[in-house]
Amino acid sequence: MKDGPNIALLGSLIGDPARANMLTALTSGKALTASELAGEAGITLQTASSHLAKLEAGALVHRRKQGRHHYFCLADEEVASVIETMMGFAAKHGALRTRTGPKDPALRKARVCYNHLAGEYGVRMFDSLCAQGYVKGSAKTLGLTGAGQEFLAEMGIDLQALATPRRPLCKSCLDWSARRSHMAGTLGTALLAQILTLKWAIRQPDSRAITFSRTGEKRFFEHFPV
Amino acid sequence: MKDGPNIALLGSLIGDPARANMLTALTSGKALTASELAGEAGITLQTASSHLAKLEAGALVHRRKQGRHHYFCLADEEVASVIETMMGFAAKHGALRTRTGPKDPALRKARVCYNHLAGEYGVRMFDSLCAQGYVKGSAKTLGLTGAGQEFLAEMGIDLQALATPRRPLCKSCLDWSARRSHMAGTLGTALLAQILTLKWAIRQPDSRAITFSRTGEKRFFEHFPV
DNA sequence: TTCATAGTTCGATGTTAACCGAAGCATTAT
DNA sequence: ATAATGCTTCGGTTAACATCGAACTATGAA
Repeated sequence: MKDGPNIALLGSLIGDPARANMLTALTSGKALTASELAGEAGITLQTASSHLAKLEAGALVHRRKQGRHHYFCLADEEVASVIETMMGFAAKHGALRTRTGPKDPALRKARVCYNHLAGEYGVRMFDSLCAQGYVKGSAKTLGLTGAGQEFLAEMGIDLQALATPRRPLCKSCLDWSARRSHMAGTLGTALLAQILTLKWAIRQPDSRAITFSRTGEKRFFEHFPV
Repeated sequence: MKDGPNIALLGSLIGDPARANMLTALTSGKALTASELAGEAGITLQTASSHLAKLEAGALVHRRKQGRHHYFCLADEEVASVIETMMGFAAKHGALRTRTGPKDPALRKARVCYNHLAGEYGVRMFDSLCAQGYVKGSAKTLGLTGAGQEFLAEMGIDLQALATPRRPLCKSCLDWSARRSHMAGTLGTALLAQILTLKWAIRQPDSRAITFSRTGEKRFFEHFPV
């Protein structure tokens, strides 16, 4: 018989400050080396190695060896979803202890969540896609409509290339700042990529923040009205 | 160090097996007393009190005093959402991990939960009652069928005596082993009492463990096939 | 009042796990 | 080859915390 819910195990993995810092650093979607993650968490390399082994065993992160470097990233979007959901709760209740640096407003506005767009803009995009009838269905059964396919093609997104059997095309992800859903899945990834390709916005280095240009913001609002 | 977002704190709260068991028990939505939660987690009341104080301080549960009872429930929907998300992930990556402290294997097998049978045997009994069509309905509307009444009478349980207006006759109780229910309510109480009366099993003194005799186990399996 | 039940608090104990120094691999550079 | 870098593993120490017994508070019942 199974023991208590493995949710305890998952919780304890996230429950360590060092590991939590690593995981939040990885929500940027970038692959980071063990040394970089050790720096993020403020611990030595040996300790980080131990933590990363545990995170890997717990299927929270994925390791990719390249030469003498070990690159880590979040295992999948579900992990990102768990982290985001927890950050949502933590941000709401721990308002006292959350350091509100200058970065925060920008992050709330638009940021990378794993590999798709989150924040106010992410929520707006998701809502707009729903309101215009481009995507339909509930959280579980989210699908693209005919009009949606047309819309995306017009935006320059190649839907054929997105047809992976493994990852779902459409998926919603709960946002921590807005407590609303935003678009994840391969479509979410493709949309963010296209936004960056079209130079509507650029990604800030060393941050999860996404900053829109004047004209880029205008285009974005045109494409995704509320 | 920058103590990261309180996601670590949240994780560590959920990360303890006892607390995780309590939280999953509360996902049923029902308000449970400290004693009931202690029984579910397989710990003493003192320990449970300590855990519940921490969960309350962390805004994960809400306490409502009523007379000499303290009723606990999840603080809000967001907490339930966090738990659900984590359970979703944990379920997918099944039992691939070493979990901490089985505490007492005997407790896992069969134990008293408040006043009814829990553990493997409790789950089996509940499943069997459902499979044989003796009880029907969902978690909210759980009722005894005609065949069920007959079955219980044959076991020597006096249904008339159980007709209390105060407590529900049938009630399911979420087990440690997340997601599986066992029989609670007055019927659950009566069933355990009868098992002890028939000497199928005895209750260990100073413990919540229930130990079945060889023949008692046989009878139990006959009455409650899977 | 006296007793019983439900829960909290305190103190002591035992287990766990995070942490880092040092040594051991593995890969790349010189 | 030899050195240097990136990471892992081993060992021992330290700090945190889950656990339970015992004592205490509070509400309800006899």
